Amino acid sequence: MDKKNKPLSKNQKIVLDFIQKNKKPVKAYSILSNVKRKGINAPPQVYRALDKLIEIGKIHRVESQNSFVACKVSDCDTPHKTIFSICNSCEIVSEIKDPKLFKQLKDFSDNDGIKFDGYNLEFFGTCKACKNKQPESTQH
Amino acid sequence: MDKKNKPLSKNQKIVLDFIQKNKKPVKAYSILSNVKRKGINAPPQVYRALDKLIEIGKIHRVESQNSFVACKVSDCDTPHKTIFSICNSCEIVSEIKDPKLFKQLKDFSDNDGIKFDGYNLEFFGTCKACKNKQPESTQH
DNA sequence: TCAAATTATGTTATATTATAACACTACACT
DNA sequence: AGTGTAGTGTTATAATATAACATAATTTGA
Repeated sequence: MDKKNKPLSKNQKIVLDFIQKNKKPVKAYSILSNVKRKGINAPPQVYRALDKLIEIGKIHRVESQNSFVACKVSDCDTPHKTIFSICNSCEIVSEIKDPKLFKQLKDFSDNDGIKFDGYNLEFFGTCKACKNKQPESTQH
Repeated sequence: MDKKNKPLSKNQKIVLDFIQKNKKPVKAYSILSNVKRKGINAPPQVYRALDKLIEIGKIHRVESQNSFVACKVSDCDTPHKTIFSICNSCEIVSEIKDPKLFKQLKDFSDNDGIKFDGYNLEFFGTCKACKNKQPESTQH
């Protein structure tokens, strides 16, 4: 797949840069307002860049948040094969790299024997940092 | 958990009925337009019912589609523990019941030893029916 | 049993997320 | 040089979701 090695366009670079700078996933309109001074003026410009960056696997969409996060997995050569953990409290998202789980999802087939092209798995819980912050009695 | 046995309210019933009648997941505004004649007039009424139905596990949200589907798994007593397969072509969604995968996801913990409260897994592919319809050369 | 708390309803307005449509530009390729 | 593909810029609008407020129904427990 050599789409990955194609140089990014101007807008794609701007959007990717901004996403990579952020620890947490970012929203499309937050990207927009933050890159306005770089000459990106309107939603379609952002969404086009996002679509392409997702396609080439540089970023992922966090479905449950409508947000976007840079890919942290170096050999993640395909989009749509993603495993995230999401903290309900601080909303930090981490990409999980677990070879065993990865393999299992890749090889999974349903009752009809159908194998799948991709998957998205999102785990929800409370991250370590947030667990330490709040004594268990305070959890809502 | 006895929330499940609580009788549903009027609007909750109307919304659940409509979702259960549909084989495919339905969108919030499609629900709205279809239940207007039953006295539901505005989006908040639909979204409130949806929220509650999700909370008690009667329906699930299909994150990648912004759509809602009735729960098909009888012992699915908790929300947010869902596995779906989604056909890229016809968009039919099936809830997957695979005890092995289920257990694995339930027991999964990350590098920090954190266990999760819930998860959502969506597989993407082409369902059997759609595979039969289109000879492989025609696939886009 | 009745007052308080909780849950649900109805409504208007608005916020948030995403795409359609059209005109134009940059670049790759043979 | 001409044609195709990808990218850009712009306006408008579609689609999804929630805020905020007023009121009614229901549970519940002192």
